[in-house]
Amino acid sequence: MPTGVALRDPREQLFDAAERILLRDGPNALTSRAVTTEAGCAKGVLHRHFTNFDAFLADLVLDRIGRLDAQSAALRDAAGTGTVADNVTGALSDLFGSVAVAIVGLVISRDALRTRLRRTTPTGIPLLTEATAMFTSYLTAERDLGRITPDADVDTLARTLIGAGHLLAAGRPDTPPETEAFHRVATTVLAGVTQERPAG
Amino acid sequence: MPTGVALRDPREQLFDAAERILLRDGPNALTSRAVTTEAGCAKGVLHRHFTNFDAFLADLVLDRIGRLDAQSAALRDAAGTGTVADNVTGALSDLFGSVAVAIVGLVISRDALRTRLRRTTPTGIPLLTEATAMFTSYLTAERDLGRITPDADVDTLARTLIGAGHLLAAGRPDTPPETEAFHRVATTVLAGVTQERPAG
DNA sequence: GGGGAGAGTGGGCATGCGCCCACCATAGTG
DNA sequence: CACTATGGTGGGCGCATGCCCACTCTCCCC
Repeated sequence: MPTGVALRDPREQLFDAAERILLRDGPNALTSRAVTTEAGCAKGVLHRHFTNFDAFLADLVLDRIGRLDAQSAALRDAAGTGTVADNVTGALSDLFGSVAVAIVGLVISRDALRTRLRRTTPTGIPLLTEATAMFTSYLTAERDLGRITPDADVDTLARTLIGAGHLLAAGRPDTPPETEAFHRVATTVLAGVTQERPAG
Repeated sequence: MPTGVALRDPREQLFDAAERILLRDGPNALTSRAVTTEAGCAKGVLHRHFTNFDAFLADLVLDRIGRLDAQSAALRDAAGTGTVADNVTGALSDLFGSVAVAIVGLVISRDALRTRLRRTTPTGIPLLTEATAMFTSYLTAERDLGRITPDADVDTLARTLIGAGHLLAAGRPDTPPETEAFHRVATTVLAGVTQERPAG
């Protein structure tokens, strides 16, 4: 084994390894040894670049949450185009078809990690909080455009969509849900508030 | 320490100890040693009454799921009385104000346990599956009574309610959600389908 | 009341975890 | 071409977990 040769961007390399493990084997398999083995380096590397394993996990979660920003902006821009149900369906599919469920599971299952993250995002489960905000923002925009009723409880709608989507994805870890399942949820939840007329 | 004196109903005693730990310290704290210590007996007891720790957990989950039956019957009987939203709110509060969230968390976090349970309840996460069936059954009854629209997607509604309720309860493990939060979810989800006229 | 079956006790094993640290290869500097 | 700083390597420690098992105590039946 060669030693001393510096890895390129070891942090990102470890993050990628962790994400692969998360998707392949789930949160329980994500140990420090598994990460370094998957990354193809010695177990000491992780501890040179992060103060401890929970700090590594927290940074991983925060890094992946950062990727939500692009999706959030895209959804916000979609307000007023297509149908509300289709936009919501797409966002749910993107969100829960990815590593999101594993990330949430990871945060829920590790007390120390949750405690650590609470300093950064004090309320609720990180990623779910951000995802809820993403939908709230979008639905508010649609309400302003008059495409959903003015008295719609936008916050509860967002929470409900996230909850249903997460359950759909977490319930069957082996068979990821199809778009159709998300679409049924979207249309069902939005049935009471949609009034598909353009901005008036 | 006295030895040899038989415990009365050791299985139930261990189940109760486990439930106490689950409620007080969460799924991660539920180790075999923690259970026997909480029950006030030696660690060997658990292994005399169960083939291994996962078998114990599986029996615990199945035992607690059994308690849903009474609630399920009560909800079913409530069809046609009060408002649909109030009935749903009550059922959600009962379900997720109890040990249910911890049980679901436990099942999600232990691969071996989930695998073992899959023989008994092959689809989805036990307890969530049963809870969904409970709501489906109730909503179908209400639909037959004409209190929700005939074309309502009862199955998706049930799934959505469970998902939103679970997220509400799991999102803030420290502060259990108030009834009002469940009520907002119920009214929001049901807004599109309720037609509060008695059977006609 | 002696004896055996059943049941609780707790020492201790193997395993896997996070982590520390002594060691050493490489790259950049003069 | 030596010298040092940077950073990868892997042995191994301490701890917790699930589990096994030799030991011991109690109860009950004859």
